[in-house]
Amino acid sequence: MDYKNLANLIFPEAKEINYYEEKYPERNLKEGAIVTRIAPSPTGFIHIGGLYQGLIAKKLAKQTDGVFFIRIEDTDQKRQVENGTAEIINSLNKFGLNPDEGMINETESKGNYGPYKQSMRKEIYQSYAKYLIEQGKAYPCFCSPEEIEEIRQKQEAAKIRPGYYGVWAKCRNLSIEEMAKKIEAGEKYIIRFKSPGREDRKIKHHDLIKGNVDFPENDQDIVIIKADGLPTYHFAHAIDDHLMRTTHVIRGDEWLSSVPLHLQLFHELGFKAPKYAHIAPIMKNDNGNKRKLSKRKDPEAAVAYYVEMGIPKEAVNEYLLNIANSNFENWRRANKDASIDEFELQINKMSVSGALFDMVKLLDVGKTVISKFTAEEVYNQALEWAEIYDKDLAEVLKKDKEYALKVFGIERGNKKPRKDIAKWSDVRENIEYMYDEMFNSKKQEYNYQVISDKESIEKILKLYIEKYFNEDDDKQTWFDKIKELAGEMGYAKEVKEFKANPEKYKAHVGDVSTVLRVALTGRTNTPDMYEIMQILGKDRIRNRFQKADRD
RNA sequence: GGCCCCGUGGUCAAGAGGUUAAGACAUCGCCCUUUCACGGCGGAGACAUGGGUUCGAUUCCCGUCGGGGUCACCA
Repeated sequence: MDYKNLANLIFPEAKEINYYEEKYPERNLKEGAIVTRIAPSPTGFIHIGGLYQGLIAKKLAKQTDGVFFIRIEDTDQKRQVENGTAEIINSLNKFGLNPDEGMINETESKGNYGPYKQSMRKEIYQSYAKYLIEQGKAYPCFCSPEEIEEIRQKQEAAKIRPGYYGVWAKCRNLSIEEMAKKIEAGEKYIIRFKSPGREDRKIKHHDLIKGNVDFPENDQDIVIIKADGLPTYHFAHAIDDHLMRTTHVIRGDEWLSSVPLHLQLFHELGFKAPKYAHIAPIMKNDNGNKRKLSKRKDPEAAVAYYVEMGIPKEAVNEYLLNIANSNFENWRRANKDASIDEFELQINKMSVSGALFDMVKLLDVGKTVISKFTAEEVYNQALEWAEIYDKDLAEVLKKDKEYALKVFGIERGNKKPRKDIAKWSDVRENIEYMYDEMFNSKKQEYNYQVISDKESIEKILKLYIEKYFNEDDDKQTWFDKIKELAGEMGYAKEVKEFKANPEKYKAHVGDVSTVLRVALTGRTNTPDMYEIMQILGKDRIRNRFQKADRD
């Protein structure tokens, strides 16, 4: 009995690894092209950190004319969620992270290096596991979970390093005959990697982000094939990224400490190891302590949250890029209208430690991004959002697109566009006074500020609509008339004059404007009132004035 | 606890053995202005700490403290 017999006993059906090596040849890409991937587990929704990692991976691939693909890591059957794969792909697509290869829905994929779902690659992993067994680099382990637990407790009690290694690795020294006998007797087993490492030796690793890091070698005989026949992450990573010809593994830095193991695996398998870039996680301040954004505790960890809030994908991407490379902001200032695709991400400029997530800053980016949209773009995206999250608003927008475009066009497209919409869920609040159905369905607070007596307000509104308002006036004429109105009422026509002689006047033209604004919109802050009045038209202005509370 | 990583304003962060230690968000003030937002100008605000090395250290080294990650038949 030798290793080859043992391997055959365990995996009688497995193909020779040469079959796969030939089936998935080296990619024919131009010099310097990078192959990256995003490899999520289909646990339902995608984490903002996953999006961040995907964005970086995709950018790196795209800026070198490389390949970015998606692989679904579903080797943990217990954590499966129905339609989890499709949901992740949808989320990714919503943020523009469409891969070149990989799963395109729950079951189908595109690309020549598939299958791109690990549960569909079982026989591949088994072939390589068999290959390792044949070489004496892997072995079946018959220890039960209880035995493993027992070992761990002994180690803990003795205050020594826990794990399945060295003298603790009971099954590693079983003879081939003993192993075969147990298998033939039907004993349950899993497959472990026979680590050649020694804890007292160091390995050097150069990480693209973290720089040079030294670790003790791995000496743990980790499991590579679980009881259900599927591989563990570590083994699948080595096999898949080799066979899919990944050149750069971009992943969260929770994997950094597994690098010694992974390098060892690649080496023993006879593979060339990829380059690694370990990204610092996005953190959150929790009562003074930093911690990773958690799916369970933090709603903002799930990308669905941003979709629901209606933060445009451009804003999320820009914010993330900003965390990734802080020179992005400078680039953006110098290239105001450029697509973010033109920004060249430098992996070595990424921060080695995790940034606190800053919602305020994200929203600021959102304001700037939306301020640059055309009215048409605002309309389309706001409507798309409203169709799902604010049906009434969607109805209103759809009823008269031309009108909506006028509303969204107020103070837009000029040098200093307004920045009052940070996310689509702000839209209603920002435009509801332009729509009678929304305006009237809500109790308005009329706060006239300086000029607050009923008679004066009454008089201003009456004079304005009957004597001064003319739909055909240009903006200057329009405003001159408000000044005249102020004069007629005995208020200062110029603010400067008022400030110079505060004792002479009770109020000034600005206060008159405020009265008009409040009566018209129910609020003290609005964009340019001339444009608002132009859009509303005389009848509606009169109507609003009539309905407005005077006190 | 072992191993690994990190420590510049409230946040994200540039940066170098000698600098007035950038910039952005937030904050405060002023200006612009019919309001608000925008924009412009200005203010306040930082090198965790103790030892070395050095003419000089926030920068290099060591310790301390603090933070984070990881130690599964989860990824």
